Amino acid sequence: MLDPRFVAAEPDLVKQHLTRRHAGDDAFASVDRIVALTGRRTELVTEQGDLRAERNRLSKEIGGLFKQGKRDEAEAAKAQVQEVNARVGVIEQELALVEGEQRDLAMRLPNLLDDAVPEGASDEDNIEVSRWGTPRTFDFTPEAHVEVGDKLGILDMAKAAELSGARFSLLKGYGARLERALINFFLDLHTGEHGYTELQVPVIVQKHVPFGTGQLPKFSDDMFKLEQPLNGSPAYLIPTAEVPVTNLHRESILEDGEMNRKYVTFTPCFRSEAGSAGKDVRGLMRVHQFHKVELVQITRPEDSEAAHEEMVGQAEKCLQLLGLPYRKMLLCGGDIGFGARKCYDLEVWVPSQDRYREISSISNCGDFQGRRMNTRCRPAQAPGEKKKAKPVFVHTLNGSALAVGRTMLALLENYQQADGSVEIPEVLRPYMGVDVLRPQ
RNA sequence: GGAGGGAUGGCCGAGCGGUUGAAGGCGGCAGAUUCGAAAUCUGUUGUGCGGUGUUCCCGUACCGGGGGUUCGAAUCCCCCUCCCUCCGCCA
Repeated sequence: MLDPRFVAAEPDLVKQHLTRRHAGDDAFASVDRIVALTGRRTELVTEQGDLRAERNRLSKEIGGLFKQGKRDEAEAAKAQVQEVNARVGVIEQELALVEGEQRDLAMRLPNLLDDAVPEGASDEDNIEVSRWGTPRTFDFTPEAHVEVGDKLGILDMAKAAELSGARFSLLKGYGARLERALINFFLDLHTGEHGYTELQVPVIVQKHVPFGTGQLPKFSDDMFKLEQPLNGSPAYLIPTAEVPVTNLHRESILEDGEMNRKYVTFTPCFRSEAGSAGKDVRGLMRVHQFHKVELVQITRPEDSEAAHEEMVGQAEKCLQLLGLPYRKMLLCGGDIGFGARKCYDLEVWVPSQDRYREISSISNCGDFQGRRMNTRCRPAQAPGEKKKAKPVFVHTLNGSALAVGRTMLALLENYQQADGSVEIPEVLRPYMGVDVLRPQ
């Protein structure tokens, strides 16, 4: 969330960013409304403080008067306090309304954009930063992963549909094992070489958690909501591990010595895919339930830029070790996510579609989520400074490294042979126990 | 599911209607001492909001969350959440 006071102070700047995002009219209207509400709030809070000071002064007096036995004077003062309280009550009511509306509006405004984010309305305007690897030239027509997997007997989309309908997958034998191999390979890489702490987290969370990361209140349709309340709260299946992991330090202040935090976790992810009807309906590309190994970093504000580049490199490392050709895209203002100030997508080569497709998205959210979650860190005390430095909101970053289902898709397609077999990349062989998968 | 006991500042822990934002201890920071360190002594040490104040000050709010009683609530009452112990149930 943006600081409402910042919105009130710099409405034109905020609107410039909304324009770059190609935001809707309602967002622009919200900015104007926040300016008005913030002004009113300041008036109310100031008056409330003065009145409370008056009440405290009188109450203290009353205590003294009673001790001195001056009952009449005490009663008079009581009446005076009651008048003050009546006025405080009115102010508090209005304040609650003003702050509630101000917060609701602010929660629906997207993050400001980094200067580096290019102009553009859709994914067609994203900028290609670099490419790695060369798409293989096939001396036969490469098949889509669904056919490849079917012939190997490791992927059964029909059975999945029988159980759960469209957009689900079912893996068998070496398919299930390949999924597990990828998960372990990614986790071992990030914990062993990239310095991340591995977590296992709940995948059902209470309402305040997706509020913290920004899925709520605006994108509730994208998540699966449980019918049964969870410990008294509405509950959701997580759409990404970003949601529980980024919220790990909500409502707390991290000392400088505890920074920066680097977490890696493997979770299932659940997405309703509302609004993507007809898109990528076949196979593993877009499903309601998939697995993902996710990197999350919680950093000092000054470190997030470097952390972002580091994370992209770590996700790229996964693709490089698997020998999958990819390109790195810098997302434009119209395509970037709600909470991100800057975002890279990695797109892997998909032979059957003859193009690159998203396999990882790595975002720097700046302090957008930190403010929503109230996660702060305290800068190191400068030598010679008497007082501790004021806490500041942390920066948060998240990125897939990688989405497991899409990685399997890419492997099956890029490593397929004319006879229908699929070669297993070197780095996965210890996890797989075989070098090649052959048709049954 | 049943019966109890808890939740206080970075941590431990007092307070149970009025100079209590909160004793005491630990930890942290600064100073003294030391060649340096340890030990010791002294001081200091929360966060948010607001202020025609800006290396500091003033006001206000915050003792799990919400509501209530009262002139005044960490303290009394109600509801909720979480944690602990015992019993039951399940694995």
